[in-house]
Amino acid sequence: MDYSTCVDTSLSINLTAVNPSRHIDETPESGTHEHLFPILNRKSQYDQGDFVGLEGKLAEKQEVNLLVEELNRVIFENRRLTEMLTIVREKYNALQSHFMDLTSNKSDSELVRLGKRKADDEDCGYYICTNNEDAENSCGTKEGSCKMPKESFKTNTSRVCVKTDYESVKSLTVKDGHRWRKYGQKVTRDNSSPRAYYKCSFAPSCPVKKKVQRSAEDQSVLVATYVGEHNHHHHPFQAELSLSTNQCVKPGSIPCSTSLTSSSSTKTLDFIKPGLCGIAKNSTTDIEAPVHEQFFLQQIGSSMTRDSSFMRSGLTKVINPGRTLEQNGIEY
DNA sequence: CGTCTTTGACCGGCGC
DNA sequence: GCGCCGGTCAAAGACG
Repeated sequence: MDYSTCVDTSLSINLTAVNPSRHIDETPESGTHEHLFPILNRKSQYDQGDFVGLEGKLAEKQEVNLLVEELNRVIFENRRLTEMLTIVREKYNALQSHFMDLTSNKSDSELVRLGKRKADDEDCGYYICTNNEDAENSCGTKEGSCKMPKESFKTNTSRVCVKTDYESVKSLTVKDGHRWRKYGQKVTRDNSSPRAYYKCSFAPSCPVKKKVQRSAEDQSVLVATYVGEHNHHHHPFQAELSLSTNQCVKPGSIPCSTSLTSSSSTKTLDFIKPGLCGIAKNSTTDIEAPVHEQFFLQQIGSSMTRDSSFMRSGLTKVINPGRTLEQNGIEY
C-alpha cells in the first residue's frame, strides 16, 4: 500500500489552522486570495487612466510593492504547506512500519510462547487465521506441530491488548462499549494473574464471550480475547466508550497503548505519545461496525489528536468510528 | 429487589 | 485410566 497516496487523497487540509500566528482579519476568506481583489481592481483602474501624475505613480508603486510582498508571502506559505505535507507523510510511513514491526514481533513471540494445550492452540490457530502466508510457512508445513483448533475457523475470534490505568487492570475490566457479565475467573498455568470470563449481558441470546487477563510480559496491559459476534445492536456503545477514552486522559493514568487483532486481519497499534483521546469521542457512532474495529478507530483518532505536532500541522483526518476502516479510507 | 461479582465445584478435552 | 488444565455452572453474597 502506498501511504503517500493515501495521505494525498484522503486528508483534508484545513488552511485556517496551518498558520495560527496569522491575523484573522488579514485574510477573512481563508484559503483563497480574494482579499487581493481590491488591490488588483485599483491597479486596473490606474491602467484605465483614472489616476495621473506623480502622485498616482507613487501610489501605484506602493500597490505593486504590496502585491509583490503578498505574492512572496503566498509562495512562502505554499512552501510551508508542502513541507508539512512531507512531514505528515513521513510520520504516516514511520507509524506504518512500526505497526508492521510490532505485528510480526508479537506473532513470533506468541508462537514461541505457545504451549501444548488447547488454549495455547487457540492462540496459534488464531495466528494462523490472521496471517495466511505465515500460516503456510510456520504451521502448515510442520504437520501438527501447531494444531489447528476445531473452533478457530468457525468462531470469530479477536484479541485486544489494552494498556490502561491501574483500576482497570486490577479489576480486569476492558470497557469496549458492551455490557458484560462475569461468569468465572481462573488462574491459568502460563500466567500468574487470573483470567476473567465474561458473557455479553446486553442480549441473553448473544453468544459473544470475552476473556480478560493481564499480559504475562507487562502487567499493566490487559489482554481481552473476544469469541463470536454480537447478534444485536449495542446502543450503550458511545457512552461507555467515552468513559473508556476518558480513562486515557485521566490525570496520572498511563497513556493508551493498543494492539488489536481479528480473525480476518491483523491490526496492531502502539500509541506512545501521551495526551488527548478526544477526536473519536465527538464522532458519530454507527452501530454497524464491529466493536473491536470501532475501538481500533477510536484509538487511531486518539493517537492523531494526541500528536501535538500533527494537530499543529493543521491536517485533519475525519475518522468515523461507526464506519469500517476501509470506509474511513484506512488500509491496514 | 434486581443485577452483578465471587468462588468452589464440576465437566470435558488432552497428554502421558 | 488418571491427572492436569481450561472453561462453565450455580449458589451465595455484595451492592445500589
